[in-house]
Amino acid sequence: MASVTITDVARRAGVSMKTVSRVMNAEPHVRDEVRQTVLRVARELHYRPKVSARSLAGARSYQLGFLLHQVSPYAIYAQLGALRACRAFGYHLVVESIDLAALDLTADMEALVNGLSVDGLILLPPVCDNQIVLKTLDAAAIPYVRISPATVHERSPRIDPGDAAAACAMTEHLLGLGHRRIALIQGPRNHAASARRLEGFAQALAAQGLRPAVELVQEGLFTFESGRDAVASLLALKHPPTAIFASNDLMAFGVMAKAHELGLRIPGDLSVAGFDDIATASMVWPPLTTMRQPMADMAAAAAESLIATAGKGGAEPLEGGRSFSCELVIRGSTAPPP
Amino acid sequence: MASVTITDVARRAGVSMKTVSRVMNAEPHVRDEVRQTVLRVARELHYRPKVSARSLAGARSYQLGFLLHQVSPYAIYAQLGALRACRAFGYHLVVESIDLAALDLTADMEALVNGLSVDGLILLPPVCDNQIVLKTLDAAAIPYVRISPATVHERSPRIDPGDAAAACAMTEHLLGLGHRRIALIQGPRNHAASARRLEGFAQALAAQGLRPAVELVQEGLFTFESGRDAVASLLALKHPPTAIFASNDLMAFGVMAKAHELGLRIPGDLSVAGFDDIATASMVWPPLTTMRQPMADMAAAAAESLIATAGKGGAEPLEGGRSFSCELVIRGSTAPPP
DNA sequence: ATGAAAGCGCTAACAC
DNA sequence: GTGTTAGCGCTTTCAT
Repeated sequence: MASVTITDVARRAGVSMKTVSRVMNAEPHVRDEVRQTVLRVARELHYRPKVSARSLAGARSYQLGFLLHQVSPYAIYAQLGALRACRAFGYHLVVESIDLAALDLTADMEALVNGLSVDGLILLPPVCDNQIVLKTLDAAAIPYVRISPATVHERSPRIDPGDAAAACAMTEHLLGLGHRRIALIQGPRNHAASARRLEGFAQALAAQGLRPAVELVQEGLFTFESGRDAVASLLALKHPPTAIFASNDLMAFGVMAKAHELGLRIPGDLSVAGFDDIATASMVWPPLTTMRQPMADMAAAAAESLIATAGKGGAEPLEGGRSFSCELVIRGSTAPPP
Repeated sequence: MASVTITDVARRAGVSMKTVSRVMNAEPHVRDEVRQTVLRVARELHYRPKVSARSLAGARSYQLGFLLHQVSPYAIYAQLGALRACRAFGYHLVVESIDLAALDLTADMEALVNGLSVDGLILLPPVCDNQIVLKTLDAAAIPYVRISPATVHERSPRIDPGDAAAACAMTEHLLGLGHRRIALIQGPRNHAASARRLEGFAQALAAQGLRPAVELVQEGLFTFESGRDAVASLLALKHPPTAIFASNDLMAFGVMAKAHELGLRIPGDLSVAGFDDIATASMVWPPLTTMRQPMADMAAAAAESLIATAGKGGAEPLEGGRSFSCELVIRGSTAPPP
């Protein structure tokens, strides 16, 4: 069973190769009747244009790249969304990985870029804020979209989850429950979201005439262990917090584990909130109150944006970006203070 | 910055296109002196062969496909391993998805196969046991490796995690703790691992002169919810089990959540064990005792096997397969019975 | 509105 | 050992 090519479809439909090509690419100048015939024949033959031939002959490759730094729940959902969008537009998703801590990141990036033939790249934090990565991509004129980036960058659109507003909303939830001593475990500095979430946190506090206490704001690394470590020093305080807002779910899990270890009851003795709403957030005990970040949708939007501008030469500046918003998911880990 | 092609290198090195091609593919029949020159020129020009041209002209595409049915922790680790192997051999990983529940799976698969140009496909359960999927792939002569498949299939090698032995080891751990009434929550029927794990479970019991009680063997769906539901009926039994062995971590999480809800203490009142050792297994409370499955390594082996046989025409039967083994990870969720 | 011809950059099958 | 000649399956001109 040799694979079916464009000429097979053309012959069977009684038209030329070019007409089939036009139909497959949704180009104008084809009679509707002919278009329908071609479409029908293509379907009958299970015809799918070959990516390699297309990218060799034309300007676009019908492939999008997804640049992975490390595997996190965060990245998984993003990939899922990107994949969904790709399939919807006949695109393929190529996963690439890069180690930001590599000895010679510049060389690694250049090698990556050289071997790459994609119409665009989807970048997540912290990769999307790495100057070497961006510089290499810019030099190679590879379009990219940055999801939740730290900085403005004229060459690429950004997808924004509305971190500040989300953190503000979560803090308001805690405040509304009656908490006054609320701790925040931030993400690492190289994630832009960290600063923006702190901002939202402070903003909600300010609305109540409060200010974030220095000793109640800890820096974590977005890992389980860092959440566990941060909470230890928080609970050792003279006036420990009655609620802890962790900047991501993994750190919130760390907080809960440590609290359990110390014999504290959640949410009776201590309220815990997370951020992201990863799948396991509803599976731990008690189920975690968190902010659902529309990662899949954001990544899908990123992919769509890339696909839309593919083939247009990439020279012209892309649209400015798009904002999404998070959703507060209240579960069992938050309650009024003791 | 026009991209540099093989002819540019050939001209600059004073040889023919074909010689450059031979050098780039590490083929024999090139004088070492010439080889060095070509290599040097290629490096100077930052030449990297174009994947699309290669796959269009030749037998190999330098791309591997990873067929995803749904996103699960299981799949994530596998993808990570596959990606690692790809990078090591200059390959790219293309993620494809297929919906096994689609109305016309045959048509979907044929369309997928047609548009695909990969040197091989990595298949996970339950996709790797779907007859339509395998038939389509066989018809198209696309090589694939099946990870943890149910059935023997001569056209493809298999990667085996040693399910039976692993389930046996876990059961022995529980038995060693003193448990006698041990329940098993199986995976769904369409996962071959389910049967094999039941086998290992029964085997360990038999060694102690015991037999699995019918009412203590439940069927789950590898989801959190199914674990939670299964445990409810288990605990409603006249003689409830003192330990529950869930066939994957997600179901074990369900068991733990339900137990917490019912006020049972883990592991004091009930021991719980899982299977897979997903990242969150160590983050729940108490940390879950489970079997670490070397998913990433298995997938990497699958990728390597595919890469090794790529270009060899695929017609010849591949090696029989490879076996891995799981590792018992004892954490806080298992203890002697009350 | 449609078609014919000419490549895209590479590898395969043969020369020599 | 090395070069020559054809394509791979499509998109791009440019005709008609």
